[in-house]
Amino acid sequence: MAESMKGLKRTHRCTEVSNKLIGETVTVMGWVQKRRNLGSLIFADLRDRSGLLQIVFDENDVKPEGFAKAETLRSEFVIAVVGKVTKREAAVNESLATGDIEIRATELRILSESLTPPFPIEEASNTKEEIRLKYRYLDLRRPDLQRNLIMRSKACILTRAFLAEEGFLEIETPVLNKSTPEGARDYLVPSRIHPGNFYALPQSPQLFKQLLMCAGYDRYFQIAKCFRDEDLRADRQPEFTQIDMELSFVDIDDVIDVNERLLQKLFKEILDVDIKLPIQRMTWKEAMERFGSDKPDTRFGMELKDISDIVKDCGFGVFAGAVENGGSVRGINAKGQGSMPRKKIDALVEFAKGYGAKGLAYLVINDDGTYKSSFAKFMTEDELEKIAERMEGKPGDLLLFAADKSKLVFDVLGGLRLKLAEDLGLLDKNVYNFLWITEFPLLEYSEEQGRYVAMHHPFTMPMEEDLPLLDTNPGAVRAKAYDIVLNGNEIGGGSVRIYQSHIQEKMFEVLGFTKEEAYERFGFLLNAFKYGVPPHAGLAYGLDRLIMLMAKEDSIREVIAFPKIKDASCLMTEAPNVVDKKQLEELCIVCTKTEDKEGE
RNA sequence: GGCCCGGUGGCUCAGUUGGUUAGAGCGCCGCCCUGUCACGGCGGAGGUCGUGGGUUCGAAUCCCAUCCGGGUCGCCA
Repeated sequence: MAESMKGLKRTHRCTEVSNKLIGETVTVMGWVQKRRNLGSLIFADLRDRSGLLQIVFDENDVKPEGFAKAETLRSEFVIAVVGKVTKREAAVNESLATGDIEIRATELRILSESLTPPFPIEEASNTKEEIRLKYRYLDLRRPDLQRNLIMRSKACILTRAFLAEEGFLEIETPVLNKSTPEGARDYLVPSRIHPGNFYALPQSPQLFKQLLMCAGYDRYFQIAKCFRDEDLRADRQPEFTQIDMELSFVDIDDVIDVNERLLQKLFKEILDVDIKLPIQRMTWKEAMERFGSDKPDTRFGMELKDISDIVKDCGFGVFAGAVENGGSVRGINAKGQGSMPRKKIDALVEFAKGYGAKGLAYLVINDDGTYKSSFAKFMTEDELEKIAERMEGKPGDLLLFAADKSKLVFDVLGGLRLKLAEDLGLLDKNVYNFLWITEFPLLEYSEEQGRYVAMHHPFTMPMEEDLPLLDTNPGAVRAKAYDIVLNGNEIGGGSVRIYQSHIQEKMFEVLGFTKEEAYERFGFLLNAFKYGVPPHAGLAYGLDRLIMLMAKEDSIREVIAFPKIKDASCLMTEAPNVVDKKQLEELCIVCTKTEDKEGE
C-alpha cells in the first residue's frame, strides 16, 4: 500500500549526502535500485537522478514494523527514508560516489510500489531499443539517458546565457505556418475554421527570423522545434530542435566569430574540452575533392586523389570512358590493408554499388612491390607506377578507385572512406574535430524537376564576385553559405541572406519562379524587404546532433526524451493514430486510404 | 520504394548435417542467512521459438509470404 509522505521533506538528493554529513539525520527519497536481504539486516541501494546511496535497515534502528516493510521492498519501489548518515563499518565501495557512507534508516515509508520492470534499469543497457522505447519512462530512469538529458539541459542553459550576454534576444516564432513546398516535405495541420486549408509546421524559423531582422531586433535566437516529414535516420528525427540565430549588419566572419566562441564555451563548460580558435575553414570544393563529402571527418586521412589525368588514355575502358564522359577517376589508399581477403574487398564493391557505382576497382601493392589488381592487365607498367605514386602507395597498401560522374565518385569514395575508418576503428569519439565548410554552390541542378534548385534556400546570398555568373553559368555560382561540421557530422549551417530586391528577383528567375509565384509563396517577406531591410546573416545548429556527439552516442534518439522510431511513429504512445470520424467531419477531411494497424 | 542485419521464457543469449522432453546466465517467486554492494545457500515457476503457409515420418533449424525493430541508399531547400 502506498503511504503518504506527509510530514516528511526531502533534505538531499542521494549523492548530495556526503561524508561531511556523518552523524546528521537526513531524509532521502527515490527508487529502490537493488535490495540485498541478509536475514536480519537489509541493504537497499536508493537511486535518484543524482546517483546511488546505500540504506541499511537494522531492526534496532528502524523498529520491527519498519523492518517488516523493508523486507517487502523490490526494485523500483519509491520510498522515503529518514536516517542517520554513518561511515560504513565494512569495506568502502569505490565505484560509488557515496561509497564510504550509508544511511541507517530510522523510518521507512513505501510511497509507491512497482511491478517488476520488463528490463533492468541499469547503465549500458543491452536491452533491445524496441522494448526500451515502448517503456521509455523506465528507460529514461537509466543513468545514461539521465546524463544525456542533463547535458542537453545544461547546453541549452549555457547557450541562452552566452547569447544573451552577446546581445541576442530570445523570440518565439509561430508553429502554425503557411506551407511553402520548397525543400523538405511539410507536416500539415488542417484548419477547422478554413475548410480545405492547412497550416504547415515549420521546417525552420527561417523566414520569421529574417522578418525579425527587418523589424530591427538586431540579434535574435531561439531554441526551436522544427519538423520535416522525411524518412528517418540515426541522426534524423521528424521533429528536432535547432539553436537558431540571426544577426543584422554582419557578414560571414561576424557570424563565425560569435559561433566559434559559443562552441568553445559549450565544450569547455560541459566536457572540459578546449577548442582552439579559429576553427579551420575549408571550401566546399576542397572538401569534396579531398574527402568526397561536404561534411568531412578529419579525424583520419585516407584522402581522395584524382588520377583522371593518368588514366584518361589508358587501356581500361571503365577509367578512360569515365574521363571522356566528363567524369573522373579517383581513389583512396587504405594504408596497410593490402592483405584484405578477397571476400572483404568484394563486400566493399557491394557497398560502393549501394551508392549507384557500377563497380570499384582495386590495386594491391604486394610486399615485393608487384601488383595485384582488377585492372592491371589493361594498363602499362608506367601507368601503374604513376597511379601508385599519386596515391602515395607503399607495399602492403590497398588502393580503391571509382570512375564515374564526379558527384558519384565523391559519394562512393566519401562513403567508403568512412566505412573503412569505422571498420578499422579509426574514429575516436574523444577527439573533436571542428571544421567550417564555406563557398557552397548556390544552386544544384535537379534532374527530377528539370531546373536549378537552391542548395541552401532561395534567400542565400551569392558571392559578389560570382554574381555575373547567374546569367551565364548558374551552376558555378558560389554562395555565402557555411556549415559547421564536427567529426563528419553537419551540426549547423547558415548563410548571409539576400537583402537587395534585384538580386532576390534574379534568384527567383534562375530558380524558374515567375514574379507572381514568388509573391504567392514569399510575398510577405519580399514586401517586408521593401521597407528597409538591414544586411543580415544567421546560422542554426541541430541541437540533437550536437548533444549526440558531446554525449558520444551513435543516435540522436539517445539524447531526445521521447523519440520516434524509423517509421516516424512512437512505440510508447502509438502516435500517429486514426482519429474519430467526428473530428474528421469537423475538418471536412475524407481519408481515401487508412492503414490497418494491429489492435484497431 | 531498394538493399543489408536481427526477432528463441521478463531481459540477454546458445541451440550441431532437420531427430528424444528447446537449454544457460540474469531476473522473478518461496524458505534460510547480521556487513552486503555481481551478497550467499536450497528449492520452484516460467517458452504460441514474431506470425501464416509449405516441404518432410519429423522444423527453432529448410522454402515462401508477412509483421515487428535497427542500419543504409533514395529522400532530407
